[in-house]
Amino acid sequence: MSTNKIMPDELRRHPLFGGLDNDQLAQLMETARVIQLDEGQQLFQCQQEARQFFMVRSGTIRLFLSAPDGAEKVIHLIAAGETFAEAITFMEGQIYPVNASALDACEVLAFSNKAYRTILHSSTDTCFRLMADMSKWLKRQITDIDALTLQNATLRFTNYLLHQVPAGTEHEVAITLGAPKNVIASRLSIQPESFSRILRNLQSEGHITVDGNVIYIKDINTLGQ
Amino acid sequence: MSTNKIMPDELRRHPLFGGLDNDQLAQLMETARVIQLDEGQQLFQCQQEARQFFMVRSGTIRLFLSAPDGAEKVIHLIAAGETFAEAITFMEGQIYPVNASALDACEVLAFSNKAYRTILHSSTDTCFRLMADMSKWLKRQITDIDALTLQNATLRFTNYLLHQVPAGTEHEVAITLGAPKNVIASRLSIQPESFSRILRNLQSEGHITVDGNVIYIKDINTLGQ
DNA sequence: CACTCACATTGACCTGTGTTAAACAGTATT
DNA sequence: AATACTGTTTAACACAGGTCAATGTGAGTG
Repeated sequence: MSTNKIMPDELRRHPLFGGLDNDQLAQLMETARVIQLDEGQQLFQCQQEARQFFMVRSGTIRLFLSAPDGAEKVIHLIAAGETFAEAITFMEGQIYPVNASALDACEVLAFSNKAYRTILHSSTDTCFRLMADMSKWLKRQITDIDALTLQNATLRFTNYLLHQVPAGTEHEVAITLGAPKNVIASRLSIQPESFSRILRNLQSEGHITVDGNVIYIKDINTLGQ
Repeated sequence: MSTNKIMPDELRRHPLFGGLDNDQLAQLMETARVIQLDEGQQLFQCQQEARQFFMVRSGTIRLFLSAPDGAEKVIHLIAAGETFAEAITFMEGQIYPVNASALDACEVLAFSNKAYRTILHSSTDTCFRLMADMSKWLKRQITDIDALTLQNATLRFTNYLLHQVPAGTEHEVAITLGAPKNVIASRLSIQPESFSRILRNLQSEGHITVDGNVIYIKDINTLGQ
């Protein structure tokens, strides 16, 4: 499963590369490399020069901001199959605006921004794919700002949960948290202690049952009030 | 100054249109129209189908989110010369993710998304311009999330102030708020009452002087601690 | 099988900001 | 000039959620 060789089909599955012809793909793969990360290992730091963007092959990448006092805030968790930092080439200064580290052991593919830009220059289709991708990030962040400013901690969590529910679910469903609770808490801008209390309250109100990192939702239609 | 005729140069000044040739520009202007908005008038609503994007010719546009309980949160204030909603065409569903209304009497240019997309199809240069633009929005929103989660209300305000300071300023400077205080407060996710207290505190600590909507900063180097 | 270590939970307490209510100021309206 | 309105300020109070401290718990290690 885990290899240093990158397979064309592995990339083609992702929208950003779905429109590439064989030549373009070969061109991109030439500059790409596989990076193995241990749990906790840093991939890049905020303010660092951005020459590459990434795709997670396995494991989970944690994108986070840090404050001068050492506080950290997880802004996104990137799962296997997803890309990240693909928009940074177009930012002024081409500097990563966040930190990235491995939540667990990860295998990550790194692509040269320059190589991808060359492809973009010759393929409006790929431009459109990247723009669709960027707009998805924009939308997600608007959703986050909405949550942070117009919702309380409990609502942020229930919305987060409901977001994980597979389409077609009628009433009850089990959701496995994809990261330790303190990481989910940070993702939702909640302290671990408060997160624990929210879990307890929702449980005592009969909305959910918690078993380790598995949350059983009693009824998705009544969870968010 | 204010006319229903759109001048080519007026558009060319903006990065999104800076690379267009005469034909492309003519093509776009054909589908464009001038919209006059009274103070407070709504331009579009969240969830509404997005067929157009906009450029502010005069006045200020307020982009905001609203909660079911009626609460509102200003996420951006768009000044004359700036465009907005240009990224929505690429979003799933092509739905505005926020509300837009006129903060004061506004003149706004509306462009057809379809027409602009046609241009994008034939111009990678313009694609690159739009991607640069979108990455700017992404960066701004990361900055906002950072502020909301890792900074307190006072720090959010002082950073906001310092952001308005023209480059090259040494120590003191006067900043005129571009909107009523309660709007600035909402932009910073602060209640008007809290905003007022913050102003009073910074004043009593000798950092600023407030005169209506003008803030005199004593020393930009010591304002944010 | 102790021992550790990282994470989770609980309880007691604290505080930044929200909330409520009222007074105030400036501007527009009659 | 009186009135109404809209935005701002002040003060008293309330509370969501942060902080601190202690205990619990399970997985990993020698």
